[in-house]
Amino acid sequence: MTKQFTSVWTREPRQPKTAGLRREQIVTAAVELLDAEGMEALSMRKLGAKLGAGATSLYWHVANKDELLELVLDEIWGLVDTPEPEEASWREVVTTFAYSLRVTMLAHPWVAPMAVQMPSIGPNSFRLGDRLRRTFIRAGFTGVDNYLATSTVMSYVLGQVIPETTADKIFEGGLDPENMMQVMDQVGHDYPEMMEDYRNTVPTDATVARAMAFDFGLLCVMDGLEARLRTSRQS
Amino acid sequence: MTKQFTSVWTREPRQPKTAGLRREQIVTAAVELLDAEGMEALSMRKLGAKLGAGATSLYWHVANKDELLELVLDEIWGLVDTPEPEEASWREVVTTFAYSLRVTMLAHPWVAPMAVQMPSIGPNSFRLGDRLRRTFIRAGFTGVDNYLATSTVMSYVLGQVIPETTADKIFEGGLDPENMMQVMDQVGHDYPEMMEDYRNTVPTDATVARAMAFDFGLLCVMDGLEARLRTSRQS
DNA sequence: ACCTGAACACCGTTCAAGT
DNA sequence: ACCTGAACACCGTTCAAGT
Repeated sequence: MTKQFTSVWTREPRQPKTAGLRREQIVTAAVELLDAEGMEALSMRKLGAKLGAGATSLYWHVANKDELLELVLDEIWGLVDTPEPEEASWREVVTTFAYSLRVTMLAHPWVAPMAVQMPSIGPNSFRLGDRLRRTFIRAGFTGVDNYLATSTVMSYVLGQVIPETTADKIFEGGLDPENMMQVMDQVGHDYPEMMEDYRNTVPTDATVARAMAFDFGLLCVMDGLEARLRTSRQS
Repeated sequence: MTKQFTSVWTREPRQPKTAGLRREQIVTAAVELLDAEGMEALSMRKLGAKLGAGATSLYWHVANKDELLELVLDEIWGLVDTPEPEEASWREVVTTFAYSLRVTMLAHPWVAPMAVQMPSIGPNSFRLGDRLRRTFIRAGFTGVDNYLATSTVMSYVLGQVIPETTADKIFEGGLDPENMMQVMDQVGHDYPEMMEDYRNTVPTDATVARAMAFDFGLLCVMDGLEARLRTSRQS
């Protein structure tokens, strides 16, 4: 009675070669639609229409909407720039990866929430994961620690970027910052010091502030990893 | 023409005192429904029914579903245990907070994705944010660094826990682990070393492995913060 | 092998009307 | 002040039928 685990990746794509088009077509169209109108706007009907087909045609190529999204997500993992581990020091590889992931997710703001609700077990995701693994092996992380290092970096980047995309979504369409500030004041008036700090630091230049925050935290994480490396070497 | 920013928290609750019930009632019922059946199952109609009311009655107390969710989310922030900064060292406060947030989010698996798509500007969220701020002030983080420290810790925990809840969701209902392993093999067969590592480390005891990963990463983050503290003290 | 349209069982939200 | 029901404009998905 146990459920079977299923995923697009366990199923052969429908027509292996005939014109070689459909699946990629569908995924590309979905990404375009998502970029243009966001997650809430992606419906099977709209996507079908964009492809000049009935909504239900899609169900020939994909079992359901979730599988479509698995495909789309892996497409995005393919955009993240991760150097081959041999090309640079582990700190450089991690830094490049982290920055690239951040840029990619900011460019496709619907990705972060998606990456978080869906298994990432497509080919692009695997290639990336394997590179990070090899990077940390060269750095000296063995056994579980290797896995832990990868997951720490990944967690950090995801955790940092996701709120950024949320904030962008809230502000998109030229939200009046004055109005925003009023709301914040009203809502946070029990914590004047916190509001004061918020006023002084964050909104000077949100883009710069956020890049700085990202940088700061990434340094923390990497310094922390290095500390772990030292203690495990001693023992 | 700029959109206005709105939030439940900018609106007075409907009936300030009369029987003092409704809003809390609605939120409680929503949390129960979410705990029992998950995010996809929460609809205004079902929630209405659970409260013995028409679906549309809810719209008297709440502008729309998103505002309902803002309320629900803040309810959850209220469950996170964060000591007063004076009670302990900053590392202890951060550790308690981080662990408590993790436990809370694992207990309510629908929270993490939600926390990530919605502004958190309710009273409980503010109280928590202010405590972390004061904690880091006592630790010696001044100005922007204080904000950055908070955001680093927060990012780390969110980023770590979110994939955990995703994994739980996938496995819930007693998914056959054998079947899962087969899928992984099939899907990752281009990366035998990675699969090997995965086999050796992760599934021995998933619960323990994940707790370890969390701990490992949290130490990284805190060690990293401490390093930042030292360099800023020197300059 | 691939696509279609009709149909089913849902959604969130609005609004006039009730008490 | 609060709640209702009908109605609108959507969803994802199934399935028999077409080519």
